[in-house]
Amino acid sequence: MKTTNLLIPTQKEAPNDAQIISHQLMIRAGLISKLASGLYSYLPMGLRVLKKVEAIIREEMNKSGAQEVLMPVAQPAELWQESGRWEQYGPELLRFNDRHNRKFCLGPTHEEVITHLAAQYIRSYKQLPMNFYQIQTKFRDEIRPRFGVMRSREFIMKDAYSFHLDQNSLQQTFDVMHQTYCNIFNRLGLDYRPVLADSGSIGGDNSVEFHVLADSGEDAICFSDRSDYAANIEKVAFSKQSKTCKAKASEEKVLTKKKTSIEDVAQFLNINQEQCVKTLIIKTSDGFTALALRGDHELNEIKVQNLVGEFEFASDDEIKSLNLKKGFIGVKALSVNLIVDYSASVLCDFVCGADEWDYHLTGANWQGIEFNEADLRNAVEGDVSPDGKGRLLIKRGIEVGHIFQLGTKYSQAMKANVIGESGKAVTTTMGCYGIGVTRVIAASIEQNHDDRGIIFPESIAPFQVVIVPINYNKSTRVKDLADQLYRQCLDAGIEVLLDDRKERAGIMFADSELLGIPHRMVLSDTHADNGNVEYKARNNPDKVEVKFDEVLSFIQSKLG
RNA sequence: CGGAGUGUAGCGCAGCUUGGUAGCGUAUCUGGUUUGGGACCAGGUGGUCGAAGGUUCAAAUCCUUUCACUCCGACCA
Repeated sequence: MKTTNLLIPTQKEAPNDAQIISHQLMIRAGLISKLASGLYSYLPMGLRVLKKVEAIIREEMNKSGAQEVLMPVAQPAELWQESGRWEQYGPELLRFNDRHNRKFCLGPTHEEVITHLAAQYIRSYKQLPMNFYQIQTKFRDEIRPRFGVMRSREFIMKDAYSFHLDQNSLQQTFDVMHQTYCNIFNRLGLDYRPVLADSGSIGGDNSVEFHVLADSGEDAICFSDRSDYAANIEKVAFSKQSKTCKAKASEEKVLTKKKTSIEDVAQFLNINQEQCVKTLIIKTSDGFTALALRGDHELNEIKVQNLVGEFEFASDDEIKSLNLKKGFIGVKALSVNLIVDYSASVLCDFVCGADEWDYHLTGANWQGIEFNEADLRNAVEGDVSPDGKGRLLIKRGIEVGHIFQLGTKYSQAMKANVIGESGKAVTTTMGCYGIGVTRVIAASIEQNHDDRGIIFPESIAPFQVVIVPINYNKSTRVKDLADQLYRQCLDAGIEVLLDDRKERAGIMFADSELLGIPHRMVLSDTHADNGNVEYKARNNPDKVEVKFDEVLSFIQSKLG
């Protein structure tokens, strides 16, 4: 294609609401355009990239034996009422009424529709297993859309749903999907890691997230430095430790005036935060509960929720009503249940609040205190890996894929049964596999850019080759050579962009680099004098001169 | 929803405290000079200052209301 036929609105400056590099570059390179919060149009260059990502996903999914379908974005409330999610889902589910005042929603995901389909058409166990996928627009009315297409309200997802007679069959497909996802992310040129994950509200046990490693990632991922163990920080589980210390000190009350944070107290007493215990008060459906953690640890709210159900932090007034002093809460004066984190319960001679304004206890110990133990905290760097091998490192990741085993949650609710071998109805077991297609593009840019712009891997670049003729509109010699090279590339099936604008060289160079096109051919009178064309790869600063006669085979040798 | 902030030309911003002709850079258009790294000169186009109401002879500026957007927390591909 020719640049003058395309809308490529590149910009020098990014709008100041673009926080992360991929968002800035996608706007600056003219890939997307914002319509409203969390809603983006894909402009010609962006759409080309999107279609390439989709094509790779489609090819690999087809290869895995999955079949493509396309389900509606608008879905009737009845289906969601049947699965129970009409009530469960919060305001993230965008609901509306049609002209007959019937209730509908925009699909944030498609479990209901696909399960309904399966219930309708899959009758016999002989038809199983089956794996359906689609590449479709989703709508989630996110509380806080941000980072451009990284977290938008409308986005494109590849979602797949598999149906099985038993867990065994599900596991097989799950493993195939795991491999398929690796194939996809490899072809997309991403540096990623599969990690163990919490399956969240959707349920199920076996759950793996695929994270692209990037500092801007919204998730923290833990790795062992000595084994393959990798998990989302939410999921890293710790087991009970054996106590290695003995209480030696005697308890003492010390004045710690106005030192209400662990950081302040540790500094003031000149001790490590690990030697402190902090106590948090939460409110559950059964009343109040106290949670004790080591000073340097953070509460993992998911673990707490799994333990006690829905909860919230007690307000200042509620803490007061329990006769506790916020900032100086200890473990001795509690009138409520106490749950102590495994790594806090093995401490000896620790520091905690004295349950008295402006005082802490030193040399405190657990003797004589009644409590339960549990795993309550987030992992920190340096923790022993849960598999016992090595220590944990923490990195940031962007979740681009998630595969999990749904079990029978939807198939049961929506009666997706088949007639089994015995002639009796069997509830199918389901798996579910998602890839954030639009997010993949942002993630790729997070990983592949420099100060000049995007560096797309060839597999998803909007064009493979850009031809930059200098003085295209003045020099007939340059124009003829450029047109000839353009023709040759097209005939050879190469995706080529000819920059035929009446622009100065600098502008054309800057734009092609901003867009991240992997291969650049420059034609100019000076090169033409020697019968040469200049080649430069986007990811390599060196320029190479190539004989014009050999240029096509040269380009072909460069293309993957 | 809670907390913080911003709305002035396509984009980036100034002007607002102390009310009085709508401004800068960039982009865009015309003409000319340039031409291998976002050029230069000259001349143009483009804004109901987020919206509504109020105060005032006079409002981008002061007051009230409202909307949108962004940032920090819970959601998630």
